Amino acid sequence: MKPTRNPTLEDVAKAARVSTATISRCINEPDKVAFETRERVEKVVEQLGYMPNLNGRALASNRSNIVGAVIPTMANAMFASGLQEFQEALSESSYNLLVASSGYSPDTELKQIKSLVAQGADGLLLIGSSRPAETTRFLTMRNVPYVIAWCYQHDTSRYFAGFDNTIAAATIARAVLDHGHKNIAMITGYSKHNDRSRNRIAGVTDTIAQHDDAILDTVIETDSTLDSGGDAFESLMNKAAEFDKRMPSAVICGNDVLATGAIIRAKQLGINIPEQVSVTGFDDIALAAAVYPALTTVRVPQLAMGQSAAALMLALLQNKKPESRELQTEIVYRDSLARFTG
Amino acid sequence: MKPTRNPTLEDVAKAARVSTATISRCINEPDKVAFETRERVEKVVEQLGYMPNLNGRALASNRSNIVGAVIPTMANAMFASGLQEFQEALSESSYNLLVASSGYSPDTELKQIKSLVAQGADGLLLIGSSRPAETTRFLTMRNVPYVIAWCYQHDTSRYFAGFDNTIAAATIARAVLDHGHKNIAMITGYSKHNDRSRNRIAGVTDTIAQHDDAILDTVIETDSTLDSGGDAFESLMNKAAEFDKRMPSAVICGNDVLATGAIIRAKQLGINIPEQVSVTGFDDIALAAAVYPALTTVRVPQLAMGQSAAALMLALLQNKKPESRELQTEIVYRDSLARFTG
DNA sequence: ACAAATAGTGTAAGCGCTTACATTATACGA
DNA sequence: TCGTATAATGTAAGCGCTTACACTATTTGT
Repeated sequence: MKPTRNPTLEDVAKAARVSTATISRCINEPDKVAFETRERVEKVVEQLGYMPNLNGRALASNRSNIVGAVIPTMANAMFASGLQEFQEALSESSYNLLVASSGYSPDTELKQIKSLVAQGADGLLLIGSSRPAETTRFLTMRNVPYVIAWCYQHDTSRYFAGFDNTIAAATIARAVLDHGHKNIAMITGYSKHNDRSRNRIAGVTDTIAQHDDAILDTVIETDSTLDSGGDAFESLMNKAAEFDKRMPSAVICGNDVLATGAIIRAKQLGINIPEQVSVTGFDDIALAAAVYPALTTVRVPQLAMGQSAAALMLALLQNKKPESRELQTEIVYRDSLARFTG
Repeated sequence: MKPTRNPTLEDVAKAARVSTATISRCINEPDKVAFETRERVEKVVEQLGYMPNLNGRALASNRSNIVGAVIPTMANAMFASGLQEFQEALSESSYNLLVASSGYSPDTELKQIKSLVAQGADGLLLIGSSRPAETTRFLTMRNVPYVIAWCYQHDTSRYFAGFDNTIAAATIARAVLDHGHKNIAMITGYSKHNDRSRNRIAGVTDTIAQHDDAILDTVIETDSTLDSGGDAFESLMNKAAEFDKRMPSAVICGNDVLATGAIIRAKQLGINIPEQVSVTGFDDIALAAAVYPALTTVRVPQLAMGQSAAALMLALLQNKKPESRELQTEIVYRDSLARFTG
């Protein structure tokens, strides 16, 4: 029960009367060891409670069994649930997951990437495809395998596990148009350093532009929090009142958090969703089903994405050249989108 | 731009015409190096893009700069947001966070703990205070510093960053009683391997027991998912109908996910919350404010808990003997709890 | 029956760092 | 002026593992 020095390979070797090389083989390539020897070694390992020191292994073999992930934030259920799947899948192949967050800042992202690489991560999970040249340079210089999640591109030089944000956004925009809305607004996360936001905006903008008598009146960019979503929604309503023009009859939100924030605020403002204003979301996290009226939103296959990313990662780490995985999104119709009855 | 072998201490040493020891000092104890030398070294480091290999460091110094966390699941926003804070705080002190999940299983938890320890974690963040003897034994044998979050005990031999689940649960039970409810039910996560669930049940049970004319009719244990919460709620309603007895007028839920699931299902069943049945939650995650009617729940200081846990952890790792932090909860009154009007 | 392949094991050189200890140069006090 | 404390740096031994290579004892093919 007393804390003792952890047993090392050498301790095991001594106790089993073989060389350290044999012990190492027992653990890493058991078939190369005679059955009898292996049994003896295993008994000693058991008895001593030996566990290999992975730092030593990493140093010697130049593989750490660690995968790093740099995500914007775990506070968004979107990323948290994908990461959960990713971690579980990796764990099955006895990889450990080092998690860092960027808070949507490219500088922080680079810092965290460096930190994870220094820590010896064998591979990295990154969110989104666009990053500063400096970051890309670092990645290629250090030759770090990485997979990109939450977006998809036809680019065989990188590995994606995600979906096409532009198309998905276009689809929901089309759904809104199909419900007869002409005067539409959008609330979204900041697009500056965020290709997902950018593409979602593009998808919506282009789709509405193609429609002759509909307009995308305003696009507000803000933080992805409930409160910011509410504030944006409120300012949208105020602006309409102030300039004495028609309120947008539909607000397309770049994610469910913003949409939920908007709906909560609408309730406080006494605005009826969807009778007066329709609201749509994006992601389909738990919030979408819980808020009232429940969100019509784009379902993003978060779990599948986490799993695909893990599968890609594992393949990459075995030096295979896997194919990127394009996942599909679909619209989940609930109650927050209604037909426009102007 | 070509991937090159990563520069090592030795490369830097050679280029700066000093010994590796000096480089190491420049990085770890800069004041012990003459100003001129330091400048020269820093220039070379910059130029070569040198980053210390943390595996080498870990092996030599027996400190990894890694903290491990084993939580039930990141899919519950409760843990995800706490973990996010924890990670940020650690990152500021240049610690990296290794994340593993147990899925509420003690066996998996032990497996993950072992894995993180093998990986060289300097310390561990664990959720909840009760675990199998085998796990505790492992922890003390290996002498791993760990801090326990999400609960609190007066036990100076361990380090807690959390709150008293029993008291918090008692408080919400009292609030329900104060609203005149006599016939109460409870839906909670499984208590078997989960001291938080157990204590919350105890807090509710004892409080109601002290009240002469109120009864805790049923306690249902289930998974902490929206659907399970809904199912449990529905079975509660059915049972009442089947045995031709009064429906409970209030359902106390062990967490917000269950409570939200219950409310969503109630809506589908045509049961009015809170007019017919009051529902309370526990945790105060985003869902609680989004669901309609909004949840009256126990606010758990998730962010503060993550920060406190990090502060504790950092202190521990510097061999200080920090004090556990007991955090306070409070009831957030929203709309899902109403006065009983039998 | 003999060369050659094969299986099982050992030897020992690192992997990239840290750090106790040794060494040298410089400043200080009396 | 000399002895000693102090500052700056170097030397080299590991930390716990993997793995190329060497070695021996069997097996196999002919």
